[in-house]
Amino acid sequence: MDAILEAGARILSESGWAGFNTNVVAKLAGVSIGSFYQYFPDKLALIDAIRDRHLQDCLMALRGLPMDAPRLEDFAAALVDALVSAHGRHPGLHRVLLDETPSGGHLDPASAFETEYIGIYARAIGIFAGRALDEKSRADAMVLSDAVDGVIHNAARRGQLSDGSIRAALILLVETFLSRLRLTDYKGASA
Amino acid sequence: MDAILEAGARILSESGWAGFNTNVVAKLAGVSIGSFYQYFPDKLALIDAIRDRHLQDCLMALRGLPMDAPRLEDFAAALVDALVSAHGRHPGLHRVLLDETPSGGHLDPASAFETEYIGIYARAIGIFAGRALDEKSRADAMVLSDAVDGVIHNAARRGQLSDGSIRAALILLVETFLSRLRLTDYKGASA
Amino acid sequence: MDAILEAGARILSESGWAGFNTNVVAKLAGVSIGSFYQYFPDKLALIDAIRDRHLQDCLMALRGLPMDAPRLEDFAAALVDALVSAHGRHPGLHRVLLDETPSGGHLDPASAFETEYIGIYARAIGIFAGRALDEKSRADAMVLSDAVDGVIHNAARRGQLSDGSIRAALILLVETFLSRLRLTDYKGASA
Amino acid sequence: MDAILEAGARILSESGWAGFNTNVVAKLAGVSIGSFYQYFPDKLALIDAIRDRHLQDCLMALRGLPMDAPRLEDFAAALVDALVSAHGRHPGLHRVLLDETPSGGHLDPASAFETEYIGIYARAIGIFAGRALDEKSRADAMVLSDAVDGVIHNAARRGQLSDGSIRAALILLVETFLSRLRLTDYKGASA
DNA sequence: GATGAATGAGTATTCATTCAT
DNA sequence: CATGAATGAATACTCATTCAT
Repeated sequence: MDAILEAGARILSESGWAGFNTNVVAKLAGVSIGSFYQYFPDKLALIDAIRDRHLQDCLMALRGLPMDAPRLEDFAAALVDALVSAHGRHPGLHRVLLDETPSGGHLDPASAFETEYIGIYARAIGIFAGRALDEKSRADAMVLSDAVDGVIHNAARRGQLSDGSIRAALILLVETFLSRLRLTDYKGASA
Repeated sequence: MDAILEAGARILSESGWAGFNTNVVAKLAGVSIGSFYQYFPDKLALIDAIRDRHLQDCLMALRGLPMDAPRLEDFAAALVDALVSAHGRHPGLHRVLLDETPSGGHLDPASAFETEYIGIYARAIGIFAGRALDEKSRADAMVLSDAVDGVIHNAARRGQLSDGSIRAALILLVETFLSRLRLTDYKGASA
Repeated sequence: MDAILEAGARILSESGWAGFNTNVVAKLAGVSIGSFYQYFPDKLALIDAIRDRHLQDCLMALRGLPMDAPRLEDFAAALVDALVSAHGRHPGLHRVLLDETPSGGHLDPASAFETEYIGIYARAIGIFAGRALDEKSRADAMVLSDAVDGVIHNAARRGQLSDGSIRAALILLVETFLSRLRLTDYKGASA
Repeated sequence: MDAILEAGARILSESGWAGFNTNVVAKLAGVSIGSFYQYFPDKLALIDAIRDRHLQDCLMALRGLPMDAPRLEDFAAALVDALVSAHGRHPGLHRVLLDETPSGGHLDPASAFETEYIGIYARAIGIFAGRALDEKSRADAMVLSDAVDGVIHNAARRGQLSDGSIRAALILLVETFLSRLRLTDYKGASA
């Protein structure tokens, strides 16, 4: 039932893991607790389903990004806006899903997703910074991705998802980082 | 009891909110459940205490940063290293505390902390980017802070806190952003 | 669940507040502890429910009293017998409820009840002693009510609820007091 | 320690059995919990001591009553006033002690006391009603005693211990009952 | 003696899950 | 299929009592 997914996402987003309980989710979804278990074998299965759906939303947003033609600054703005809008429905969801909730089945729940997620950033680095898809640029992609995520999640937490100054600064951060990578042949520091 | 704080931090870091339960914390701390409640009125009070302690640690790390003399790149490296080491003891703690756990008392649990936290970044922007401490640079500080946090939290989650490539990329990100701010007189977009 | 109410009343009556505990009540009622909390938000809510039910029983007994026709001595006997039978099921209950148990919600748990309770005695005084319903007769009603209650509670405590001598003496007490009021125009002493 | 007795009596009177807990009593008494257990083997021993002391106070009040000379109405007034003053210090105590609290040792905790207590009433009946000390008058004594107690306990509960109308009505009740006994050769009803 | 930190059995309460209807 | 009352293991928290200092 889609209502259950939606209710679960909302509770998770608003009350976090601590407030997430099957009876409450079922009630908010307007179905009986029995129906809940008709569709989901257990609580964690719902978490997994919510995660999958949300991560698909995020990927969808990134996949639609204009990689081919545009100027770097247009790409940066498009990236930020896409992610902001992907977090609009349930601002708190992403961080709870990635950071907190245990997973039902998969060893690494975010793994498949993360691979593609990082991959998109890596491709952007390839295109806008003219770098090969080596280990180094994968680390760069991860850092950029995590930085953008961090800003968006915290903006969501503070209710500043639509704040113009934040958006501008984040776009600047992305743009600057990518353009700098083009120039740099930095030497990875030692661990 | 400090042992309780330490045990609580460890469990929170390793098992998240879902695995955090007073009996387990007491057992890991090596005290009886009765002693737990001698020192903390309830479960949330321990969370608050852990949060306070951890945030103090983070602030301490930032306060010790060399703001006066050094070159921007030295500052960036010092910043990243300080935060990495502040997260060394309980890598998962910060994100659980900020992102997931409910708060007992304070209206905004991270508020006082966050004000100083952002303030330090704002000061760095003032020094290294030559910007006044206006609203705009406060947004910049917030974005930079959240970006750095995001990278570090995710690195902690993946066990990559001591990964050299990540460190190098993050330092580059900080350095680039700060040096770009110096050049830019950007117009904050409207919300 | 009515079984829970009944079990609670029985335990309260037999073991007092000290022996009253949700798990035991649930077990005696033949339901799981979970079901207990399905019907009562907490322990005190059950107390309140038991109190309400018991006080209703008492009121019911008094409401049915023959006020119109009969001779004073018939009324006194009917009053005593009604109250004795209202205390028959759970002899210790009333005193525990009034004297010992804390209340969940209402400011004065017995208040609404007490008002009607005293009111019935006041009406009897009006009828059988020919007195107006002023402050003075309200005090008389209170005293008579408390005296009768005291005798019945203590008889219940000693297992003498059906003792004939006690019954006769109590009836005499009521009858004597009411008939004396008819004759007296006493001056209430100063506080 | 007398302070412990006093503190225990106060808590019992004000909060009932539900609020009576050794740590709180010790704190109110200004001694450590350790000292508490120096003087009392356990919680119930304190209850017993409090009960003994209180019942002694009540007996003392009754023993001082003027049985020999005075008119019935003077005796009734003296009786009421003595009991009122015996309940002045801890108005709620008596009912909690008699009605609710379990006892440590004695089979019937109030027994020895009650025997003398009732005995005094029986003697008064003998004197003022000219009745022999048979079973019948023992029942009368019990009823009168319980009636008076009931009025005083409930007055204490409502904070009306010094209310003049209550006092007058209670005195009237006692006086009327005793004088009626003198006239009556009633036949005890069947059990 | 006096102290009060520590103990842990006991009690209140929650919530994932089942199953008879 | 849908329902929601019932279940009980798990968890939060209390308080009588001990004992090392």
